[in-house]
Amino acid sequence: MDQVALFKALANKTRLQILTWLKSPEEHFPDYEPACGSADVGVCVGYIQRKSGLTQSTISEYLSTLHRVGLVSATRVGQWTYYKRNEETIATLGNLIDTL
Amino acid sequence: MDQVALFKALANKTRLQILTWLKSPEEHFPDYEPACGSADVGVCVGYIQRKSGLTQSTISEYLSTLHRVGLVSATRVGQWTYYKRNEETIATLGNLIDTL
DNA sequence: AAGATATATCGACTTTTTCCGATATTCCAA
DNA sequence: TTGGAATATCGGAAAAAGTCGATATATCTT
Repeated sequence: MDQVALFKALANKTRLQILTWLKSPEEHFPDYEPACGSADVGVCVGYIQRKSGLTQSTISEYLSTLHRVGLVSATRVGQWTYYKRNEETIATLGNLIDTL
Repeated sequence: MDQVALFKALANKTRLQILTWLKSPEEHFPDYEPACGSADVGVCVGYIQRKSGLTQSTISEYLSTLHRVGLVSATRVGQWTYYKRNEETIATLGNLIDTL
């Protein structure tokens, strides 16, 4: 777990927003609904992109940044990639701060 | 408290190191001793600079970055500026992560 | 197989960050 | 009050990050 990379990933307004949006998708994405029956696989790129106001390529890049450092997980289902928070890493990050 | 600025300040190897060095100065700075009698005002710039291996100007700048976001406090005593951790902000940061 | 849709990647450009050397400022001591 | 030591600030070169449009890839539908 690369601390600097983690903090870098968090050092951006939009990426921080994405993380909080993903905390309660029902609230932040109007037409959101858990895909694949009841399994909550996350939110697809398009929803996030439209809410952010940035371009598709930028958001795709940002999500891959968050994924690279483990802050979100990615699940490909058909033509969609669903991203959701990785609570484990986020919790670890909390501990990391304590040991700072 | 600007979250992005905080994470930016932490998104650098040297600045992170400084923060951990300041956690136990006795351990990290050979000739360290609390100044002003018993009051522990922190570590002066020169010590940190020499330990870091970077230039004086860079470290001065880094310390001011950490100070600007409240991660350290600065105390000028004569020609020295002593920096020490601001545990309050660091604790707040921990909570911030929880609400991420 | 072809077109449409969702996402990823590439190349380019701009802005920010990193880190330096040089210079300025502040304070102490002789 | 002048010189030296500690720190701060300024200006700049190089590297990294932000952001875009264009294009590639993967998948679904027909």
